[in-house]
Amino acid sequence: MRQSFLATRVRKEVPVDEVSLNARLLIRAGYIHKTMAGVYSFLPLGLRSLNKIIGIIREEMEGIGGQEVLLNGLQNPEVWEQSGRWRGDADEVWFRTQLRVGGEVGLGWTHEEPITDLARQIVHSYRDVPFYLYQFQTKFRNEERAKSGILRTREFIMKDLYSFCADEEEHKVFYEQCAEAYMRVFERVGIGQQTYRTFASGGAFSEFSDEFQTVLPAGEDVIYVHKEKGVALNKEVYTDAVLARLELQREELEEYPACEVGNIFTLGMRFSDALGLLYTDGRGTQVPVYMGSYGIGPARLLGVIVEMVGSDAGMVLPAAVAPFAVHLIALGESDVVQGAADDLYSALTDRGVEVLYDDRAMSAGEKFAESDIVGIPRRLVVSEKTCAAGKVEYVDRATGEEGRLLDTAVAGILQELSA
RNA sequence: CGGGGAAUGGUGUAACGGCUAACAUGCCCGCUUUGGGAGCGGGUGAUUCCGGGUUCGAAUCCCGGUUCCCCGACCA
Repeated sequence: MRQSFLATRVRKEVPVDEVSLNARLLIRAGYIHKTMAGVYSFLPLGLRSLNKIIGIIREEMEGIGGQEVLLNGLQNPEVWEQSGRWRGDADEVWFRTQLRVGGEVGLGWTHEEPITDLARQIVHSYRDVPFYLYQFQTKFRNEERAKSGILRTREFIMKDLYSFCADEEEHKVFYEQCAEAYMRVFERVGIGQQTYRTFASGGAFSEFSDEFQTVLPAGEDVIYVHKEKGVALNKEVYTDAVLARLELQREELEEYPACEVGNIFTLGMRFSDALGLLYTDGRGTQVPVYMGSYGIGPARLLGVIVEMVGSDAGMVLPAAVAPFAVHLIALGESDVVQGAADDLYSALTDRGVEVLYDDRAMSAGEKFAESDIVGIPRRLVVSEKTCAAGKVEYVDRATGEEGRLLDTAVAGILQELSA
């Protein structure tokens, strides 16, 4: 992509009332646009990053047997009435609206009910389970207070997976597989080291659940980490009873602020009972399906990554999450420089490398400053100097090394990029 | 939802109840410059959040509303 053609620009300033680092940086870099409080649009660069994250999650979900579906934002109150979650109480998060022909609909904030209803069309016999459905779908939550930039919004895409098993035993196996897949996702997007499987309350579903918490100053949660064991527990369940159950001692734990990047729940028969999702077992009796639900918010994940790798001077995104593999910068407008940069751009894109090519007529200082903010971890610089030497400069921003002069042959450059 | 703060060109700010709402930045044009947000000149850009009221006169004072931000509570 030629940057002269990119539909967004890097900004020097950002509205003063946007305080969270992730939103400030992503707005400056032209990744996102704030539509209203707690509602952000994704622009070309931001969507590319978001799609990288979504791609990684999708691979891991497919890897454990997940099958992708797409449910709806609009919700029929009927199925929610069956589970008792249509008319809530204090923790109401519904956006409700009216159909023109009469009747109420809601905007979905999670999908246990509709997917359980859907599964009734799939499940009849014990031969039909287990299976696992997942989706990337827009959730709407009428949060009382949106905050922390894209970490807590009123509309967001969520990856939600639902497991349908014959019994608790079968469920537990998948539950652990999914927990492992989640850790692989967090490792691949670059936050594995700081992310802990965290024992937590089960909310509306069960007594306990497992969260995945990333240690982060901007996080809203407080967790107690056992570094040796690589586990943690949420402050909300930090009691003697729970500590005894987990065989942990208070003095072994360290307190940290953290952000929840994933959460997995055992639902058991809470929804299959309520909605009549039954199968016939080998003896001919009708049994409720044993369910679980598993969520990750890709946009929140991007926000957490930015919080970790960003500052007011810019960011260096992990390669797996960056919108482009390399930022090619042409310094100067001479025919020699332009020609060499154009050639390099073509050669790399022809080889399938995703290149953001800064071909604009701007000063070197501006280009570097903007590139620092855009956050692509690898940089190629073409200038009078490099052309005179018959080379191109390569910078791996993540290591902080000085730039190295490489031969302009594409093969060598490809090797550096894939290193 | 409780408490606190704010709203003026795209962005950041200024303006005693009184002159054509000012300055910086951005953006556009020209010249110059070109390895870390450079310089000069010219230009563009505002229904001062909305609706009432007070006044000869309102960005400014009063009433109502809306939106935004922060702290707290809440959070599959």
